[in-house]
Amino acid sequence: MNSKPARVRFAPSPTGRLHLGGARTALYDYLLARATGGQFILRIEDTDRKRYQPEAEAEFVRALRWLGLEWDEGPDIGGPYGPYRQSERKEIYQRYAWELVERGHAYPCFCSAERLQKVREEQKRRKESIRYDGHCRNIPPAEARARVEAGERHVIRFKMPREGQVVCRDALRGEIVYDNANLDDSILVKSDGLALYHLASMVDDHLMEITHVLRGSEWLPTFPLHVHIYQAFGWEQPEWVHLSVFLKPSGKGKMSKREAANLMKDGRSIFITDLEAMGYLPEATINWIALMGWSYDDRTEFFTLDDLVQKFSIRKLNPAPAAINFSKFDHFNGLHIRALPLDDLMRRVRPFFERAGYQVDDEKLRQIMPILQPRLKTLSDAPEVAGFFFEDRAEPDPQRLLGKRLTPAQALAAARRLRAMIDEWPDLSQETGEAPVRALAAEMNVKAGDLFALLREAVTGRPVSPPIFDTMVILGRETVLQRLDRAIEILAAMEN
RNA sequence: GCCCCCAUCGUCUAGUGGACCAGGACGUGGCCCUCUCAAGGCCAAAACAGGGGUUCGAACCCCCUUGGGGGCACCA
Repeated sequence: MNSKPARVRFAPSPTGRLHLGGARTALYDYLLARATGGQFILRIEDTDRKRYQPEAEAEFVRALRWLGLEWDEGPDIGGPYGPYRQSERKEIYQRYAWELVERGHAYPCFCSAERLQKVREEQKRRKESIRYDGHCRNIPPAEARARVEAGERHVIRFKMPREGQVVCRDALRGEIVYDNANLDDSILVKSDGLALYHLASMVDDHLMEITHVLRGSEWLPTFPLHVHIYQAFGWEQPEWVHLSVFLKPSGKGKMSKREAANLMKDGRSIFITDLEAMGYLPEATINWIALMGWSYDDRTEFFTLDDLVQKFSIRKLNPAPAAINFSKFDHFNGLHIRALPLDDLMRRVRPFFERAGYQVDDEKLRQIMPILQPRLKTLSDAPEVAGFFFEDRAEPDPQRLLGKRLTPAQALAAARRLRAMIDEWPDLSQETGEAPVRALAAEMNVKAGDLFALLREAVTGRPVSPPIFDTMVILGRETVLQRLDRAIEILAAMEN
């Protein structure tokens, strides 16, 4: 809407699950693509065989779909720039790596892992910066070529200039200048022939005509390498956008595996595919993560995905790290639950009743919705708030039937009177019921609050519930009377 | 050790030299509504890390310090 169509990619590595940070990157990718009428692309960066997890790709797909972030090109649906899995693009990277070698920007390196390890240890001991020592950097090209052709095990390294500076432009930070002398001759292609991120991602972004690269700020240290690679090829760079990392809720330290495990113990999760079962809405998740590192103005906070497409702008991104705030997530979830049409809420909340073991009656469920909606922080709260509607009987607690200050005798008398009254009422609504209950309280010289407590406990078996008249209307007179009879039994037993 | 990034209430943030004795939201406390619990409404406490500059004027620009974060793999 504001600029040329953007081609933006979300490129996860299938080594784990989609978490909040990744989801936010994917969201911003999606928003940028949609806002400009461009394409949102899913690419799988599976160049690391050792850490590869076969289930991970499907897990990412599921998580992204749940969030509602549909892509235009990807491994599952194909597209004009495929394949979209890096493991299927091995030959492409080989070709580009050798092009770099021929242009003098890269070289084969034959150092063993053992030698490298030793070099590093020595550097560490001498408190020098840890870097490749350039052992193979000046092997004559013809000789290097011959050794490669002879089948000698090798990697390909970038030949970083030893002097000068690189100017790297980040959309949020402006120009960042790095001294080449501090940069390393990083490996581009491993000895197994597969490219590393540094090469694969640059080549793919170029070939796929990616216009904006959104990635975590942990890539800032290798940013200059990537710019060098682009320049070595003579390619036009995309717009680089380095997003801040998410910090632990305490604000002390980055989100980590360890911290994620800790959060689980508190019933919280940073993994997208856990959120549904925990009763969170994708709408709320989107709204929440969108606002961690981005803002629209000084007051608007409620956004749907479509709103965000309309309002998103890279310019409003914030480079500072953000601590995850779960109580705000709960707040947004409540807002989005309350924004749901009732039949939609009904559809979504039903599985939570079923999972809690309730036989769900459709008509009753429908009637419950208006009183359930404002009482839900998460969908999983539903059984606790309204499960009693589906219970065959309520089992009142004898003490609680007495409210704050009723004697057993008073409570028994009151219960009998209430039962008789309710039996006579034309309906169980607040309009017909409230005045008589209050009148009874006055007549018996007890607090109306205690009578309501008695009624609530008898009818629902719980000390808290939705408004009692609304509750009774849904339960129906027959059920209410049965439950009152049971309460009367209990109170009569207390008397003796 | 070296390199890089960041810095406004506890947290997420608005703010791009005068409209700011700094606005919103979550959370917290209080009040209202009220049959309990929510929802809703109102109110309150709560921040420009410190020090130097630049300027008539600085939360906003520059420098230093401090603090926080990230990175230094044949991981991404």
